[in-house]
Amino acid sequence: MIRIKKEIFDRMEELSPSERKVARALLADYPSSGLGSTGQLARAAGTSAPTVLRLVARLGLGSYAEFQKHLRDEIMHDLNAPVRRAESEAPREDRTDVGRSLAERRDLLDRLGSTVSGSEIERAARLLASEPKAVLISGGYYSRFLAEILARQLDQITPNIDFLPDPLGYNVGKFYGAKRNTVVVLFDLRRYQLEAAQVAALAKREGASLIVITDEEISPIADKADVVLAVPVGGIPFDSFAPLMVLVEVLVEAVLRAAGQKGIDRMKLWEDRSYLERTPHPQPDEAASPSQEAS
Amino acid sequence: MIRIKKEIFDRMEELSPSERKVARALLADYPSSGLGSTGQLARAAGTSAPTVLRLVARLGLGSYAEFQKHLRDEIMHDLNAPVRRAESEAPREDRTDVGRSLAERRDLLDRLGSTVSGSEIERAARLLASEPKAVLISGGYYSRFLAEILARQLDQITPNIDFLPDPLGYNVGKFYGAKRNTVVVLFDLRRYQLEAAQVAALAKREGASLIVITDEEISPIADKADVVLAVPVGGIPFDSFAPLMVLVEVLVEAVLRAAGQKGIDRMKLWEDRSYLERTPHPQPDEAASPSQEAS
DNA sequence: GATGGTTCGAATCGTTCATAACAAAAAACC
DNA sequence: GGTTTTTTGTTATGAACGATTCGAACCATC
Repeated sequence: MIRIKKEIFDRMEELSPSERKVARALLADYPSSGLGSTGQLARAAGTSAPTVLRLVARLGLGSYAEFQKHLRDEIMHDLNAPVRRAESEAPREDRTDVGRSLAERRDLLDRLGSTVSGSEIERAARLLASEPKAVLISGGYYSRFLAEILARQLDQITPNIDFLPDPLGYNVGKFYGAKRNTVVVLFDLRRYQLEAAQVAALAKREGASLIVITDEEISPIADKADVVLAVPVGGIPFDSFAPLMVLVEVLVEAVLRAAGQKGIDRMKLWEDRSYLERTPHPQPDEAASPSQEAS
Repeated sequence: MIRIKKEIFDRMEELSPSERKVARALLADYPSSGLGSTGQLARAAGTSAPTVLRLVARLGLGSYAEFQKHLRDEIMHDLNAPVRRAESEAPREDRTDVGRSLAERRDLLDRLGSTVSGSEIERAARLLASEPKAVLISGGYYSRFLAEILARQLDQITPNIDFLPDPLGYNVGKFYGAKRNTVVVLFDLRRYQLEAAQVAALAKREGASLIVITDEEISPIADKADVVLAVPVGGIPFDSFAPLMVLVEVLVEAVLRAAGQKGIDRMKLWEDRSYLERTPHPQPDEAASPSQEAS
């Protein structure tokens, strides 16, 4: 039995950019978005119907009808899985409030595995580990914290990392400095900020590569992005940052792998320095750019 | 949410003979047979397309498209049900590097449920929701970010929240200000900083309640704490903040519940203000203390 | 065996569909 | 820098679609 989802995951690499957009749209609302017409899926992905068909063809399916047939088989199979039967018909064990909050976030994390494909993370990691002239990282009101954590951790692996607290304000010069060979990482979550769109436009205009980290219903700026990493955020009653946090960490580890020995060397350097600096007076606070120790 | 399957079961009686044939065909190969065209379903049922449409109309749906929409919602709901653990869905065994990083964090989260008890979180939440004169929140080099996220979110629920970037420096006055009825939240993770011990000692000397958030092998300052929330951090090859992030979110939700209507009112106030402030100029950046919108 | 009320499918209409062919645009290559 | 190759949206077309209409078939009751 062909598993469409797995197939898409595995072959994400060999897809063309527009085909990837379709793949992302499909995974973001899987499998529902694949059950409509080619036009609907194309619209959701921001491309055209023929592109959808080209994706289908690349998966080895001869027609859209065949694609949908496989999809439906997959649904039938998953829905009738014996495990599911037992659990879905038995009433969910009632839990405490805390237990429920916790379980909900664990579920989000499970879903993270299927909304963002490993190869996309790898692609982002390769971009970041290629020692670009500059890596600019920025985020929104809350996501800026995640952005900053990413910046600090990346800084330990590879040079030229910059966290921009105010990308359109006093930080704007960074974009004009290094033209090519710049990578911009942008966090843009629900309640998408117009600012993010401006930053994205600016980045692309200057020829930078753009990595966008967004939630499932995918930020409007995702079109412009070279890599889109979509995470589930839940939203009942609040959005959760847990999957985002995990994505950041997974990405960092992937970058470390991609950077190889260079990254390890830099990290060691880091540790030495940190010990030297820590003993005198513990942590005199610091500005935007990352510096010393851990915890 | 309308459950097509249940609806059909319940109303089987009031259907006409041909409609019943359609219903049977649908249930026999559910939900797959409903995802095709009216003609296909009609053929499977041995009737005609109009009969299918009449059945749909009798279920109270205005069109076949609407019928399929409900079907797909149902599929989405069932497929994303929080059961999907032991099941085939995701690339389980393919053990890529990314997959492994991810799985490891999910395991950490599973462990979180057993390292920190719900009642401890509730106790911390009650403390924080009791409207103390001051709530002082601080953290280490990395954990400060989590501390700040906690501060911002708590600030939306209950007043008098303060994030202290430098608790022993220029922020130290906060500890001397309000004597009793102060709650101090301290993040202290592996490579425990001596600073944290000093802050803890100071806090207790001034009679404040102390909540310590630490990792499993428990910070030396935990002795002094009124509530200790211990999270697993993993540490292979790096510590993960994901469980910490989750703990923060779960704690915030618990505080919201404990604060009751007051908390909700304050949150609403917040939203209103945020909309007022957001429209003029989008986020001119800000200092440490929490202010307006989201994302 | 006529009557009124359902039930049902053939025929039909306008729309949307999947798909192939094509051309513009972008990327990659030498 | 120019040329191939790839990518991608537009257009065209015939088939299939959902939905409606309408008359035939059926069933009960008198």
